[in-house]
Amino acid sequence: MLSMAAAGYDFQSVERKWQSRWERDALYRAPNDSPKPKYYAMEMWPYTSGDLHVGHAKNYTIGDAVARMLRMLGYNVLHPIGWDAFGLPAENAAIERGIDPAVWTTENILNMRRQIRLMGTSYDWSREIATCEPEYYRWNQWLFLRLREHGLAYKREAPVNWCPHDQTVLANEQVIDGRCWRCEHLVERRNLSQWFLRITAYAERLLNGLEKLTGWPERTRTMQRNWIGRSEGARLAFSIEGLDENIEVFTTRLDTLFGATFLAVAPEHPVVESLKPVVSREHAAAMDAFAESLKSRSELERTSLMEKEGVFTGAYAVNPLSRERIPIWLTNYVLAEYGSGALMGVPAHDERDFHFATQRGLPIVEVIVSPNSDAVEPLEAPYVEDGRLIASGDFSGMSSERARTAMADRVASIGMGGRSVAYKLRDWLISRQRYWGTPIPIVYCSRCGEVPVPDDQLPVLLPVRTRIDEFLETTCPTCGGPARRESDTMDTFFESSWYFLRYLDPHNDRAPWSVEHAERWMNVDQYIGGAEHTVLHLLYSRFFYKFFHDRGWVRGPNEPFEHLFHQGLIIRDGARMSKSRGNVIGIDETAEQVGIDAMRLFLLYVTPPEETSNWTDEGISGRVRLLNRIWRVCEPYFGSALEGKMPNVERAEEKALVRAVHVAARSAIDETTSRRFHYNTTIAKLDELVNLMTGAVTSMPESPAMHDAVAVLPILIAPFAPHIAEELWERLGHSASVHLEAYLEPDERALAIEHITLVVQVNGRVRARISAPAGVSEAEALALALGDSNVRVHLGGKEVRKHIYVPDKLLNLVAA
RNA sequence: GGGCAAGUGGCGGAACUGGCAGACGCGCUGGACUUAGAAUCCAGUGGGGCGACCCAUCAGAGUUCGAGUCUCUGCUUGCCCACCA
Repeated sequence: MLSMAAAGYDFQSVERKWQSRWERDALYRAPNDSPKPKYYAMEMWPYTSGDLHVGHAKNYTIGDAVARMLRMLGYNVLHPIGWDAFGLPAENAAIERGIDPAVWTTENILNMRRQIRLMGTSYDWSREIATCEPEYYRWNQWLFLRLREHGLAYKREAPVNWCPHDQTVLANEQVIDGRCWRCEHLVERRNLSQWFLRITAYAERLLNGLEKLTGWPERTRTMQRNWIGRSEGARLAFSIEGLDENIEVFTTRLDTLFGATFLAVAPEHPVVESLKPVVSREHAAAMDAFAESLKSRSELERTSLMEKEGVFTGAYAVNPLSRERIPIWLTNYVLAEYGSGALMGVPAHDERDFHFATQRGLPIVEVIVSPNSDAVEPLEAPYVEDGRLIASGDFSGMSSERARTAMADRVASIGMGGRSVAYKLRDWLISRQRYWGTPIPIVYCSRCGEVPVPDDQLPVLLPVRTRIDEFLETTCPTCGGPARRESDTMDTFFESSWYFLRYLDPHNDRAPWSVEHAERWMNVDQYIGGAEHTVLHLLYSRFFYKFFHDRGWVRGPNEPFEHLFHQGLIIRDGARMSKSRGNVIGIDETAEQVGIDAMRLFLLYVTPPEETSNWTDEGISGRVRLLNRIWRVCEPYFGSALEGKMPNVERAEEKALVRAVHVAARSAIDETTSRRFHYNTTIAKLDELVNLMTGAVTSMPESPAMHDAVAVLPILIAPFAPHIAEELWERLGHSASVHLEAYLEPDERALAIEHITLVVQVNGRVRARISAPAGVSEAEALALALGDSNVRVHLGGKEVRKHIYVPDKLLNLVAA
């Protein structure tokens, strides 16, 4: 990396000086009582992994620029930071080093706090929180108990995702392509008794709530919608021959019911146990063998990679409407956890059933035909579209759509089912078989069973690692007898699902937060973070917030994040940064070599913030140059107490300079209020302004236009390069912080242009550029154009049949 | 396989609702200042043509007085979801 020691500007000492002064003065503290309108600006908090890199820096630089802009635009800005400190990476790292995770995490927090300050960020440090502190996780436990009281936290045995490497279970959302989201090992299925949160109870509301989230990226909303995966259809029961029991199936294509030629059941389905005694020994053995063969397969093999397999159970079911007798199969392609864990196989009208039936020689019965044809031809592929029913009893001739309604009514009338909705969303598994996390506040007593730890005994403190056995042995809070503590800890996503509320009231020891503070500050006006949390964190937080809203702990809107912004990744010289590549850019080296202001400007300037940015040393040096130019252009005016007010100037050169000042201000404000945050264009305007000032400092150093530009330049750059802005401000004779100033309000007179360049086209091709006064009338423009010799040449004496006039821009003459 | 997003100079990008394509920066070229370099400043920089002009926003078609922008088809890249009945 280049070392850029500038002649006059010593960024290292300037940056250090202002960081410590801002800290000393608590400059960015957000008072709870302020006459200004509130603005809650938040970035996703960092995981305490040890060191910040420029990926973090991009996130926090964007957020900080936004927070600083809004402060200067007159808002009481709450801009907090904290630490996501529990979890597996910390535990693993500590084990590797042979130290306590608490020690390791504390060291990381110290280091990362230093680095975040080093980035010149404007956080309110009085609100700092960390999840591994008892003051925080106490409320985690408290919230868990409230969820449990309302039936939203429960323990059950279920097939769950087990990561053999991390030695813990994972939530559905944490399994990516059948692999652990952290270590990428293949995930296995295990039957374990685990704690779940009943997020499915909120499925419909989480889905509907997305409609109102117009301040979120459409992509993110779509992904959540797909994750929740709502399907409308019907449930219906097939009776089992020789058993007083039914198998329920879910279908979105009830209209194809008469084409059902088999039932497909998940091998984990409870009906399997009922079937085994009533079928032949061979069939029962085959079922066992099949279930056993699947158990050893990973989730990945079980789903995407594996061929369709199955065994006949030997039993038959009866179609509730056609009364037809169809075989019951166990298959690997039916998911136990979706719908009812069983489906009706309709090979003629479903791709998957078709494949399975073809392999197994099961009959294929066509009951839907294309509305335009009556032909029933031998099927080579299933017809999966809606159509018209045939061979379906009374329902023959109906459209698919009508038949679905009519058949659902019929099924309901005979008490065998009815309309229903299914979701892909599963309950959220929060138990983790790991040490470094919030202890689940439950005690198991042989006499009283599962007993919640009473509120007044919270927090259940995380034991020292060597004392876990003592920790587990306890007494029952109800009967006082011997009891055992829950040994699992919570998924760290639990903690991060409500941290934005704790920032509002971080020292409250009577409640996780007070309703008054929530009412004052919520919602989060702008949330900024990576797109990798599209489903996980952002869905969980919405779920928690709706629960809090139902309890009355938060009021107003029942969505926590009003506007959401995902910043893009950052790569270096075209490649992903990673420790193994050795191309990670650290904060400390950047601060030392080029300075933080240069880094911040670079991150905002290279790309629009939502795009992937490519870090190059050449790119950085361009921003270093800009800072040096800014310094040099202001240097002659140090100590001269210039006044920043709209100057009244006449010369075109002066007007251009004044205009450039206001164009930059306009851009900064527009990018903020529109929430596009394309500060790359704002900084380009600042480049243009500084270019003009570089000329003016020699050509017209005493012009009021130049005086004004120098006077307001620190204000213009303050949100983006806060250190140099502060230093210039001080040297220009101010004693208070530039960050307490109001941003420059763009002046319409300064922005107005007196002379425009009128583009004259003949038949859509540019033939002349004519200088004209702004606001030139259509008639005048036409006269000017027709007077132009080149225009006349291209008209070639032909008649102007019509013309299009775009005021102050363009005149197109159409001639033939 | 399905869904979404995006393709503009050597590079990052600009061009808000269709109206001068390439702002700004990087890189490169030339010059000034220097013993020399660094730094800085000035000028130039999409392609072709001596020129007026012509050609250029992934490819092809369309709508329009006018298309990077709108519509259709295809190609490429990226991201997400992938047996959800």
